[in-house]
Amino acid sequence: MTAASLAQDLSAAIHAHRIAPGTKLREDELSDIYSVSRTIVRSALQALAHQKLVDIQRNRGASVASPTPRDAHDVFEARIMIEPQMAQAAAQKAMPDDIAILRQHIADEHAAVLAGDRGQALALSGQFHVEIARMADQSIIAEFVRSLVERSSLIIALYWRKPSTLCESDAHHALLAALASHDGPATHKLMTQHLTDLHSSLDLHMQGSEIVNLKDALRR
Amino acid sequence: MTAASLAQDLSAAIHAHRIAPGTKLREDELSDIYSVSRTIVRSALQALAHQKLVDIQRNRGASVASPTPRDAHDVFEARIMIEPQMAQAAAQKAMPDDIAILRQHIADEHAAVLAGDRGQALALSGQFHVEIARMADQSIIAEFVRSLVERSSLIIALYWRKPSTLCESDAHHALLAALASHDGPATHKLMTQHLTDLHSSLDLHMQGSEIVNLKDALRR
DNA sequence: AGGATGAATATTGTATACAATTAACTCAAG
DNA sequence: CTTGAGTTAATTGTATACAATATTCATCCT
Repeated sequence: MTAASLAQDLSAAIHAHRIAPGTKLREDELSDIYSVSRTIVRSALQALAHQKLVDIQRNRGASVASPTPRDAHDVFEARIMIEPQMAQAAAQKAMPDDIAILRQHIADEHAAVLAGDRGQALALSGQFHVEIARMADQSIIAEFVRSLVERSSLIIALYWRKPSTLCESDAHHALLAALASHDGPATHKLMTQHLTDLHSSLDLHMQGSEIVNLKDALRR
Repeated sequence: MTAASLAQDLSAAIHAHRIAPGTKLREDELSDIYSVSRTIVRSALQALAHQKLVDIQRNRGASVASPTPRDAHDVFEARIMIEPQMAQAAAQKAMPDDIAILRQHIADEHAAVLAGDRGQALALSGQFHVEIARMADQSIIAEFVRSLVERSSLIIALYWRKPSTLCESDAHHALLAALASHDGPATHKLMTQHLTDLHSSLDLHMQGSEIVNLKDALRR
């Protein structure tokens, strides 16, 4: 188990909401669970801190990031500023293969929802957005979008109003259609609307996340 | 000397072009120079790697990042995609204080050029762009722009065609005027032009950076 | 001479010991 | 009871020792 794979594992657990925002991540606890030295654990935690997935406070340790309402606002504001433009560019460059990939994403997402795998559905839903940025052939911005999507996942874990409903499928279908027909302006508009909807369906007042037992949430 | 301040110090040295892209950064050499343990050095290097200022290859150590022509293209492509939009938003929100800050930036930059402090001039020129993103009240994107500007500094160090001329002052003046008069579309256009000019005045073919002695380039 | 081989050296990767700091607890005073 | 100081335990920060890997250099064979 290397530092990178540990970070990957923790990241997956955070995104799947197996460990709640705010959960303390003590170094020797993690080093016990994964049977590595604290050196490795620290390295992984620092990497996750750079991705804003965990908070590190000097002499006070690490915990799963717990975005404030302000953070949530800022992240979605940024996405609304960037992603419609990327979607518009993607519509112009879209190749048949790209469309096929997106279609597959939607199908997988649908399957995950049916299987009741909320975490997987959310991950795929996010990847849909990253894939669009990649289609626009903007590798650096695509990476930035990926980081925003990751942070959004945490935010949704905290502030999503209706945990049951998964209402975005329609929006993704509409985006796919606009992309396939190379309609840049329509794609731009749809993406703006989609992100605005997402943002406005957050309840930035709710709080309170239960802290779970790490050994249970993480494998072994 | 903490890890953060070491990273800051190295970052400044890189941006001031006191250590050239490609220069090897051996851990015990740095730990000697700064009189800290390798633990601290490693932490600082990892932080800089996240900022893409240094390259780390497993078992092969760290070196100052040496962006490829492809990297240079991607970075400026990203800036051209983002910054005009930010500038347009900034033009709408610009407050008198903001304008004053930008005016000061330009003055300082001019002074640095006259003083022959090329590194300082470049830094201030970059801050001008970051400040605009901040004016648009987009903290997250402002941070992203900051990272792009930092990478641009490295790229300019490698690929800038005419090391003597400092031709951007005019562009910044024009941008300032457009911002002050709240002319969004004009600001957007000027920023696009400015970045396009910058990009096209790079010579992506030149290579070859001399490796310098670290102890000389870094203090003590 | 040119290239392969393998020791010797240099450099990075990881674990662990110890120091510094923070959090938890005890117990007495009000 | 509650509050606070002082002590103990838990946790993170840093240095260092050792292991693993890469690089260098001398040597040998063709």
